[in-house]
Amino acid sequence: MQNDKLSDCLDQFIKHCKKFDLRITPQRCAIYKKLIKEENHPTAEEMFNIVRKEFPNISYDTVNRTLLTFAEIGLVDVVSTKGGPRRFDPDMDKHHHFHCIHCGKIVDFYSDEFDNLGIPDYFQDDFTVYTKRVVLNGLCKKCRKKKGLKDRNIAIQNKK
Amino acid sequence: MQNDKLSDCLDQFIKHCKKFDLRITPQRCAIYKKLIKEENHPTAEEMFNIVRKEFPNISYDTVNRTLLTFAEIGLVDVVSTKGGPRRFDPDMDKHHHFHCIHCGKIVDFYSDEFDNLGIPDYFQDDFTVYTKRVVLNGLCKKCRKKKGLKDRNIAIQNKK
DNA sequence: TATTAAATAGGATTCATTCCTATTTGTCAA
DNA sequence: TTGACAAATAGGAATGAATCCTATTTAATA
Repeated sequence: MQNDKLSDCLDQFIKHCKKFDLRITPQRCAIYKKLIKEENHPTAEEMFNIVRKEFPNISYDTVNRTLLTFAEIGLVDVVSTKGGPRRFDPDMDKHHHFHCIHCGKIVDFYSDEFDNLGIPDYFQDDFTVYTKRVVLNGLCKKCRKKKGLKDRNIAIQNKK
Repeated sequence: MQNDKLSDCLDQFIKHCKKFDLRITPQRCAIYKKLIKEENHPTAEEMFNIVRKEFPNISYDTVNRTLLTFAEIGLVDVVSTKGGPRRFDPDMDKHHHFHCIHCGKIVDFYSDEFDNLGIPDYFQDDFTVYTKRVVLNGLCKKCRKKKGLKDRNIAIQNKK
């Protein structure tokens, strides 16, 4: 990201915070700046380790709480996962997710067809739909190559 | 479920276990029988409380481990969620999910249009896709009605 | 610059999940 | 049908993630 693009982004961030009466603290700015550089849906702990490099005194709780606050005001998304720690997605544009069931990696992808899906009519009566996302599960290139994947390792992502 | 349907289901269950060299234990049978009656994507703990009524000595670990094993061999699904305890879905037919962002409820729904979505071509090269699911997020009827949604729904109330 | 409520640090607590190990049990072959 | 053996279990311990608690600090406002 270029410098002017980044400062645009930060201006937007500050506006967004003010709109929701959130104070502009150095911690929040640091977390946000680092987050938008991340491509891999980081966890709170990953963000903690990134941010503490420049902010040695920051606490894990602050990072986690701040990320949840960002999610509340619509600055980031919480990724849907099948267990494991919560992951945050700074990309708020329309996109969809592929989950590798072997290594747990989550890959973003874009599709006009998926974006344009209609919500079934009968749904509108009982539910108000804010977001819509297609989630694919399968194997990524790397994991597909691996030999000796037995069927039962399908759920390996749950193991340590 | 009728009795013959249930015993069909159990026959299938036993076959499925044998196919994966899993022993047919009373615990596994009890857990499976209860699980397929559940409509609400139960957690391991919920299943533990259901099963222990007829099986007072069963341990939480056995229930949890068994549910994960079922997921590994494709007898059940692990539901994708944005945090909270892991939830299991005994419905292996094609279906899609609505998540209420206020109360956390997950509602199944069916849609031919969603089932028939194609996977983008460029995807086939790099990924092997096993399952595809559309996930909607929003408010259920009950939550939509509620006044005074608290702080964490700030983002929802302010959306255009 | 003084006031005040919001936000933070850091430790404690809670909750969910996984691990450990002695014991039990399903399966299979004799 | 029985004996051997690996798989599975119970129950408690340990780990991991998220949240809570409280004294202290600080951003925003007048």
